[in-house]
Amino acid sequence: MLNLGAAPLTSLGTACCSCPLRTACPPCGATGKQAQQHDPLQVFSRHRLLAGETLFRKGDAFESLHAVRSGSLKSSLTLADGRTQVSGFHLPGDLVGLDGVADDCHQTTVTALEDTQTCALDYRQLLERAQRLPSVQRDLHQLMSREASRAQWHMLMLGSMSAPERLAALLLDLSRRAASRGHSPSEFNIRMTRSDIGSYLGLSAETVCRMLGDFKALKLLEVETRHIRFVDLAAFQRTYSATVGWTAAARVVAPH
Amino acid sequence: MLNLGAAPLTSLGTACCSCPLRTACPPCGATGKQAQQHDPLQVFSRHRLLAGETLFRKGDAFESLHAVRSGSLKSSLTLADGRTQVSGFHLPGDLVGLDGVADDCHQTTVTALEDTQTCALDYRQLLERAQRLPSVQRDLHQLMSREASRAQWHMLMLGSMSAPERLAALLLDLSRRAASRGHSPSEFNIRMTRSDIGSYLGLSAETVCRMLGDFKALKLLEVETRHIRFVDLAAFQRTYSATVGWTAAARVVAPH
DNA sequence: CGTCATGTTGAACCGGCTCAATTGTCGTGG
DNA sequence: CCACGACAATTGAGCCGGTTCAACATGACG
Repeated sequence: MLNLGAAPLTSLGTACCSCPLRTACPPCGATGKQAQQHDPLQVFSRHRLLAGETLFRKGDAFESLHAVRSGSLKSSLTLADGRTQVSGFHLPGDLVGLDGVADDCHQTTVTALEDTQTCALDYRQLLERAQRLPSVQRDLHQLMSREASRAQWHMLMLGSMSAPERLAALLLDLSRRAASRGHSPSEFNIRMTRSDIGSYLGLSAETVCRMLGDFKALKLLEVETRHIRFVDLAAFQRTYSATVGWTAAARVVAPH
Repeated sequence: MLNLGAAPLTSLGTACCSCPLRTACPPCGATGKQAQQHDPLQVFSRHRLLAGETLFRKGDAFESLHAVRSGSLKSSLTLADGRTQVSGFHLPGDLVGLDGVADDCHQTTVTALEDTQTCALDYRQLLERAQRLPSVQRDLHQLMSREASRAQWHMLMLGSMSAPERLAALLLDLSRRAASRGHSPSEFNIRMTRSDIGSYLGLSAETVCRMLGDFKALKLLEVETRHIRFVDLAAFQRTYSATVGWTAAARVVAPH
């Protein structure tokens, strides 16, 4: 049931107690009111980004994780020859920046899709705390492992699904994430362009347009540029159930 | 320079001191002779698999990591409707099973490609040790993060590269890994079928054949079913430098 | 109210797939 | 040791999903 970035880091604790988004913000955690008060995680800096500005770039030193407070971002990968590909979209409550743990520098570039605010959480402090508190360690591991799961699911999309399936998978993912932030799962606005979506899905922007048009023609979706509405979300989910992602599915499968 | 699975978990320490592969086996670590003797990681079980047998399956409870001692394996992902895709190949010295941390059960199925031996390392013990020893914690994090990096690179392959580029990328990856195990980087045997390769690359087996044929015709490669030889590895690397993976590249790129 | 980026739509093309036939390889049992 | 069967690899022919290129519409914003 957990959303990727929104996996609740209930045990971390921060100085965010007064943050208006604390109920959505993983480090604060809606339910994490334990010992944190006495040992708050220092938030080194908050960032306010305009659309198109970057939070960090590939190659930048890795120093902290970033929690999305408001707005949205995309992260993208770059090939040696400059080709790029969007590897994820990040919404309020998501945590960004875990790439970079491996080599102490970021592998991805993260760009704001609109006006966006984030808090930076110092990674060194986080590690230190994880050393003392097993629950923090566990949460950190979960976060990293979940990141890998998400990447694997994305990989599966790119390798095994048709264009409409990929788009459906993304839309259902966004729907689920909207729901987990307390919004309507059947109606939401997207901030990314068709090109971003195409890049994320391994398709051309034109194909994304056409597929959206097809869904519209099939009366599965109402599409108004950046506004999406599912006519019948349950039916849509049923039709594209095979595309459902990396969340609960794995638990359902019986051992051997 | 590090190889994925072969990232040296130098600080873990195990009961593998007598293992003939200890120099290649991450948990033992060629250089890790510190306190381990007094506090060996218990190896719960070793596995001996025949070709086609599975080490674990999607949905199995996650209890331990597995170090490959000899042989080779593939891991594969499964979509809800049964479609599968190979997500990785594992060679001696690699560590398998880190998927599963997120949900306490495995997301992938790992299958032997030939007669294969592995040791299982209890994850709970590993965590406990990481709690005490920061270096172990760091290694664990690196391992997980590296797994995510690898997945992202794979994703980039599937989303942005042409068929020949994908194949070249895989071959160069195998070459590098062969080298890191002390074998020739320009000549090696592969144990996976064309279908496995195709699945891993998001291509049909036929296309893999044809691309291999093309490389052969271009005198870049000598191919004898499961035996691969680079005619001029350096030239090949140069031609396909853009495909080079998730290893050192990121360090080379200058900040912004 | 003009400008520029984004979105949409059409037409032609093409890379990789599918299907099918053939050959090669290897393990097994006679 | 050889013949057989099963599976893997190869090769050819035709097709198709998605791309590319190009023209046009829309819409946000100074």
